[in-house]
Amino acid sequence: MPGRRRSNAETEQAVQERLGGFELQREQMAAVANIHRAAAAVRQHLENSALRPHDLTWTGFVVLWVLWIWGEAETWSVAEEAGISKGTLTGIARTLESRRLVARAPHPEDGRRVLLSLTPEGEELMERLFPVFNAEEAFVATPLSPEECLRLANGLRAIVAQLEEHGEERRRQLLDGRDLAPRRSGRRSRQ
Amino acid sequence: MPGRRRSNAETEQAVQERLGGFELQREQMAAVANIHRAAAAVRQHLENSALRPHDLTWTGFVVLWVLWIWGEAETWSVAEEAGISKGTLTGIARTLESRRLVARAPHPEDGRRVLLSLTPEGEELMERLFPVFNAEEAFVATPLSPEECLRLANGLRAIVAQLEEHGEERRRQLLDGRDLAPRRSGRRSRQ
DNA sequence: GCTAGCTTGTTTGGGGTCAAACGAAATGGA
DNA sequence: TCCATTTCGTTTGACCCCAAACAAGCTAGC
Repeated sequence: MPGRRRSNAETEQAVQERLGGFELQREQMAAVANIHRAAAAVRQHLENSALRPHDLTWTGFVVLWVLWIWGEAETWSVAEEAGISKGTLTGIARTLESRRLVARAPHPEDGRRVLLSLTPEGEELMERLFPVFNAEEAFVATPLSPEECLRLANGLRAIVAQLEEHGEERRRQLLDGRDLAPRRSGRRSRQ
Repeated sequence: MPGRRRSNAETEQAVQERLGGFELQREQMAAVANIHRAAAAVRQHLENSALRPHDLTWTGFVVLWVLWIWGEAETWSVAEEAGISKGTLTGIARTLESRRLVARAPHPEDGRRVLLSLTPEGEELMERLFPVFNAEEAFVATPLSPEECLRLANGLRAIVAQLEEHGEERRRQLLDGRDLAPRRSGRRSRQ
């Protein structure tokens, strides 16, 4: 085994040898595998090009983006739109607040809720940063025509929709009645 | 603003209002955004369906997969194939080794290198787990035909290739000469 | 031989991630 | 008017993740 990167063809060959005896959904496997390769590569590039000079992480940028588009919003809604858990958002919002990009305000009617919004500095940052970010999005998609980009986006949307509509039911059917060990992580009960 | 999930149409509307004044690459933006939505949703589903009963994380499974396909391999190569950094692999391999799924062996000729391989238990686990994992991959891709899956995979491969071929050069051009603050994270020099 | 430079896996520090536990606040029924 | 239940955001614990620093080991050039 030579000390170099393996080619796609070599990987396909090795997979074929190992999986020859299995019945497998090859095309679906390729789709899922490449979604993750692409997501990691794109995120890596955007963090190290557009975001790095502003010392923003991917997630931090996404949260700023959501607030930029929607204006003031409740935290649960921001977490939902940003695709992170509410617990994660607490930390991200704390960081962005400490950098004066995001402001936190109590809900006028409900003492439990918190409203987030961009500060003027946050707005200004997004106005300067967004064009740069979008240019890098265009760069990563260079090999695809606009039509191909839309086709790609629609295929991915279909997968997301499938999981939103049927994912929970599927997991319930698969795991119901199993002796599921509790998740290793997570806060422990005090008892 | 009602207390419910926002629809795609509402998001499009809000983006249009906010970005009306910007020249933007809309199709590429949609492609990139959906890559990440889909990646997160798929990973979430697979972790909570196929992997959860075996108490495996996504990354742990990917490392087992690489070793299953390739057999014994050096750590740098496993990290490369799994799409994680060598530092991350150290921790994952340690965890998998403690669970007796992976074995670590010194390289016969080079004292710096380490060879990883599956233990018999690891092999057995993969033989049982892979069909389940693949079935869930097929489930998430249900709305797409096999041909559409391949088209999707090819589009994503093109993006990965674009970044592999031109990403570094692009980042160099963008950031060269900038007063880049050093990354906030990372080990500090002892001095 | 020696040693300067390179390569390899590990350590470290800062941060991201989830789900469960939790406290505070709102709600609803008796 | 209670008070049990629900619903918020936050805290916690275990883990993931990267890049820079590091130590151990290899290799070239002298």
